[in-house]
Amino acid sequence: MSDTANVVNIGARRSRCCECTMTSYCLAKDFDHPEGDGRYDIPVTPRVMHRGEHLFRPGERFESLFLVRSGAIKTFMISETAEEQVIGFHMPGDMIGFDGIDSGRYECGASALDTSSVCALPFDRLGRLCARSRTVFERLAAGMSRSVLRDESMLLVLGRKSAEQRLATFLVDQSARLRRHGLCDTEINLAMSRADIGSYLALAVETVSRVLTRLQDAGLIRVRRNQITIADPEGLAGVAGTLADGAAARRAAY
Amino acid sequence: MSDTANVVNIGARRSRCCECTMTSYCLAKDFDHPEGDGRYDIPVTPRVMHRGEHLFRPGERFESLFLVRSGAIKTFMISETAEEQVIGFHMPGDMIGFDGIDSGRYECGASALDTSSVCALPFDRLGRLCARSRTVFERLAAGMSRSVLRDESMLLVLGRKSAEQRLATFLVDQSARLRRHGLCDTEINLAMSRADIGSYLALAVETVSRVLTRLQDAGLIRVRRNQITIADPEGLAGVAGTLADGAAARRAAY
DNA sequence: CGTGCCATTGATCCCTTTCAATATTGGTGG
DNA sequence: CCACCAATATTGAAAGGGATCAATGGCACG
Repeated sequence: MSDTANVVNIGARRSRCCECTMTSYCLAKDFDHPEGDGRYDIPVTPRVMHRGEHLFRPGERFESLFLVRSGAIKTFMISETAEEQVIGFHMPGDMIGFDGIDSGRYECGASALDTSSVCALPFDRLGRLCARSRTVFERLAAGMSRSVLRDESMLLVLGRKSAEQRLATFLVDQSARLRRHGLCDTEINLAMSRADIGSYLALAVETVSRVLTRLQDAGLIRVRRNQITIADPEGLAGVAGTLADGAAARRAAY
Repeated sequence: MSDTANVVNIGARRSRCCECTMTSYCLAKDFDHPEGDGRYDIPVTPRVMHRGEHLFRPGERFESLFLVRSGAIKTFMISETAEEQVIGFHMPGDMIGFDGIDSGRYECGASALDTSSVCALPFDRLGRLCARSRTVFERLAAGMSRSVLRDESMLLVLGRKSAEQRLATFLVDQSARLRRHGLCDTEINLAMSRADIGSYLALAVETVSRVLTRLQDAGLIRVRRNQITIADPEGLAGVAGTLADGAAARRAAY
């Protein structure tokens, strides 16, 4: 490697990656041979992105998967009529870019909703590392699996839920993500615009606004611009259709 | 292995896998060490499934990915209200089951729309094989990538397209799949019911019917129960919004 | 303190859903 | 072979949920 100076090699510079909160998601190190010389480790340069900056654009040559370390990234596709469709919002721990592997081009674009930090994981190196480290392989597979599940859950949401249910589901989901990261799960700071939310949920911006105020009037949430407070988590989950009896219903169905 | 008699080991019984039309998708063989003793190859029992039979159900313990060899498989999720949402229709060459890797349980269910043949690929063995064979790893990654892309393309369809555009897109897509398999791309034999199509496209069954007849009246297709003939491929692509040129699309519209 | 973007609110319209009835198909058994 | 039945598909009429159009309000920025 030529520019090792600018590169944070995990084996070489522990300090940097020790501070990383993503250790349980990290894919850059040969965990199954930790005593190794680090020759197979992936040199990682956490890249800082600012609001609106593009990580990659649709059609661009695929080279790396990306792990979101902090901030918020949105992925989107461009329709034949040049309209943007938001595909997902990605939080720390999420991996993005899987859609580019097969065709060799990113089918989605990705841009920062907020100041964010991401790790690029060059796919060819990742492949070599996977061959050595079962742990890396499993983490990669798990990240990919979560990505698939997120997309498919959205298909279910768009297929079966009303505007109100979609918004409620969205908020419950955001809340759950915060909780998973050990943060307060009733104070949601939306990094994305109403337009992005609308696109994501297949609703008009106006509908997003209206439904948010409706949920507020129902006493379920409190809306202050991009700051959403969940006043009644159970009630909101009820509207979302996520309440406990759902699991029972699912089991009963088949 | 105890029941090797029932198992088709690729190394041992070439005949069977030589007949397989899926060789370019196959994941059961160590392609990078073809001269090997086959110890790492995955013993594959092509399983024949009949219409309506379930390959796996939502919540079931995840063990294997599946490669569709022939026929047609649908995947679906069950909502909290116990309604079925069709997630995808899967044709020969498609891999399914990725959503189960992370949680250890299939989140989707999968059932046969028609007499089908699938290969089960136990995931732990697949992992070991990937470590040895770059080719297998790449095929797995590609299959997973296609799966992600299919789901995300559907998000775009549901997010931005009208009922008419959705149906047209669906038919164009089916046609493209036939072509890819070297078959006639103007005669589509739908393996799935109108209800399945409706669920997949987030439309009511009645809307599917109505739009199909509307497309027929426009001279774009001919509908005979499950046999759809594409009379005007360009026109249909125009409605789908797949044509590069907006004017062509307008021309194609009634 | 404007200026411009983003969010909210209101009024109207329309595409799709829903409800209801009929038609067609495929399967079964007399 | 045909009658019958259940499942699936089609068609019609009416209603509704969300989209669209239009205008106002509010916040952040220079």
